[in-house]
Amino acid sequence: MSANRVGIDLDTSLGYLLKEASSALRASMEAVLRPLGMTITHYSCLELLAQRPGLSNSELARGAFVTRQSMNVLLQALERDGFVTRPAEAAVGKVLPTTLTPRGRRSLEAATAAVRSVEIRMLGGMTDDEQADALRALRSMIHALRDDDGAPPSTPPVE
Amino acid sequence: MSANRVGIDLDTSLGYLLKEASSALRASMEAVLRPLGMTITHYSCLELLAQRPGLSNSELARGAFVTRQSMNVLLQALERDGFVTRPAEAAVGKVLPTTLTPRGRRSLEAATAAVRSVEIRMLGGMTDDEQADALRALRSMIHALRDDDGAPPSTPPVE
DNA sequence: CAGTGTATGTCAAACTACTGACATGAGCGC
DNA sequence: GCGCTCATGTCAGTAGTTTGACATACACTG
Repeated sequence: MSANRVGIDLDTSLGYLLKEASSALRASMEAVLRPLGMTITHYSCLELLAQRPGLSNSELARGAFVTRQSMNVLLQALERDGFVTRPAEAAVGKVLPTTLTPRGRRSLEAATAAVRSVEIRMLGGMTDDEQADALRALRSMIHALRDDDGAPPSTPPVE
Repeated sequence: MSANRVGIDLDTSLGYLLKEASSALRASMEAVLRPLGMTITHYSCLELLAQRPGLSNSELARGAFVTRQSMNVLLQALERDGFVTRPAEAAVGKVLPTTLTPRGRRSLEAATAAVRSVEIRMLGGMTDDEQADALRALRSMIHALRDDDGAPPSTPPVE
């Protein structure tokens, strides 16, 4: 029950709790998305496209927190199955803006309902104020971790 | 900036923010752990063992939020490299209690310092009250998502 | 204009963690 | 005791993601 002298106290560590919450959310989302034949990244991609049509592969990757290579293979599958469309050639640069097809939109609708139910359950025991506090706290953590990577001396950017 | 009518508003979605924060934390931890030749699961396993010596493979897996299969291959590597020890045969059931070796403890020390620096930076702009609020909020979300996985018998995916 | 730096799309290989499956052992009710 | 259930450790196979590498295209600076 009580913490040791050494190490980080897991019961009061925001980092550990954050990982635990994220893991629980991930498991719940996978559970409701699986019957629909979707993964979380799959759903995230569609949701991103619904809100910001025309997003590029790299932008989608950043929004879904995966590498652009991962998003690329996903996009190819989604295009092959008719959920999204991309122009064969870039109009201006190399960027290929992606848009949802009607089929993609329909597919997203069911997924959104499922995901919303998870979020509802997650927010179940929290007041609006608590939710606002949590939002603020998460934004603060995200901002604090942005850039300035861990080791100033010799840590070239990943990749 | 403003959300559409359809879908989930990403800018105010606790789920999305949670994923973003978790992703940022993961990246920062990987960055500081990489020079030490450790992965996050690797470190988590050692930290768990330092606080609760004798944990079994399955218990470690739950604590590190991976499957027991994943933890098993990690433990085999850690044992091979002399960071942990497990009895060759179970004393009572099938459970093999794992303990840190002196080498494992030394290795953990450096990692803990690195991880602590990340957590410090993450908590940088937050007051103690805000941290307490965040802790409460995360615990609430975790509790709400526990068990009752996505689809109870009487809740087929909506539509 | 050439040169540099940054960002993109894409291919390929390597890896990580997962799902599926099996045998074993403990706990429980009958 | 016997059968049932659950948890554990472990062995595969598999899906998703990452790292590595390359060619291309824009923006900036000299």
